[in-house]
Amino acid sequence: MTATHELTRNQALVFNALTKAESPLSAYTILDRLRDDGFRAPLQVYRALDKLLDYGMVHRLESLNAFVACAHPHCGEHGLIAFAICEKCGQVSEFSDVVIEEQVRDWTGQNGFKPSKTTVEIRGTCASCLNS
Amino acid sequence: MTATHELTRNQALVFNALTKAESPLSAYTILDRLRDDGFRAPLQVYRALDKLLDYGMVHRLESLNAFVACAHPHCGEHGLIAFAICEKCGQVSEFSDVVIEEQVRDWTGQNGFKPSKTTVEIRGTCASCLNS
DNA sequence: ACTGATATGTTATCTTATTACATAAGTTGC
DNA sequence: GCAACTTATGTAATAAGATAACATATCAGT
Repeated sequence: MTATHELTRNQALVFNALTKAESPLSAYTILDRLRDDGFRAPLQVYRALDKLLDYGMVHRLESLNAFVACAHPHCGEHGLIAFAICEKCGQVSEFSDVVIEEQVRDWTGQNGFKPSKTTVEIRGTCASCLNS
Repeated sequence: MTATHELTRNQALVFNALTKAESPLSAYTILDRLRDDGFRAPLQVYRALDKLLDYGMVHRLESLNAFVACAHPHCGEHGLIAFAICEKCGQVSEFSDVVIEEQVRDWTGQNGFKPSKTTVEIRGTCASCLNS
């Protein structure tokens, strides 16, 4: 089962930019990096991002207004994903946590709340930045 | 033990606006609501919000770029707080969850990550909006 | 070729947040 | 009191993030 989507030119360019990047990129940073490829307007980036988010190939970091390529090799279905964001170096670690997921399901179940998307972001300082 | 802080005029006005509001407010909405009280520039709001966030009396909803007064009567120290945000009516429920908190502590401990702030936001549809 | 859906290009605009600089008000030590 | 310092304010300008509106193009199916 390959969850890979057929990407359009713009989507591929944006996805590529994110994959090559070491850390999250803002939409406008992506735009700047794709000027040479013919990108001229923010909307070109946002439209591509929308689709990539849809496909689950890219995540949005709400507390950063930035985007990262999904860390999973073949994206598609994964459960709740959490991010640890280093405020020093900008590095982001992505991990999925079934316990948190279940805890969220518990609360929403008990409160009759139908969840669509859950954001878990831990801001702080990563191990290597602490040793320096 | 009263964790209440002595608020300046601007801080009190902003806190009041948030307390009276039924749902989260953006900084610019707060600004508009405080025009009659002499507010003229966004910075007046942002500066007050910064302090109130510091004091823990106000929370920022990252996925909404908006702010709410803390639901706890005497704010100050509370553990991890999660938010359930209804995308239909805008209502926000605040709850604290020790299991998620512990799960976060587990991951950060094992990875040598020093957390400063953790965001948990569940977007979806609330019970009353589902019945209508 | 005709139709409908999806993707693109471009301009303008809106919303959110910060920088820079000037002024006022409160606190501490003398 | 007043000098030195810190904190709060006021105001203007601008940066950064996101969307609306409208025109054009590309592609699949019939």
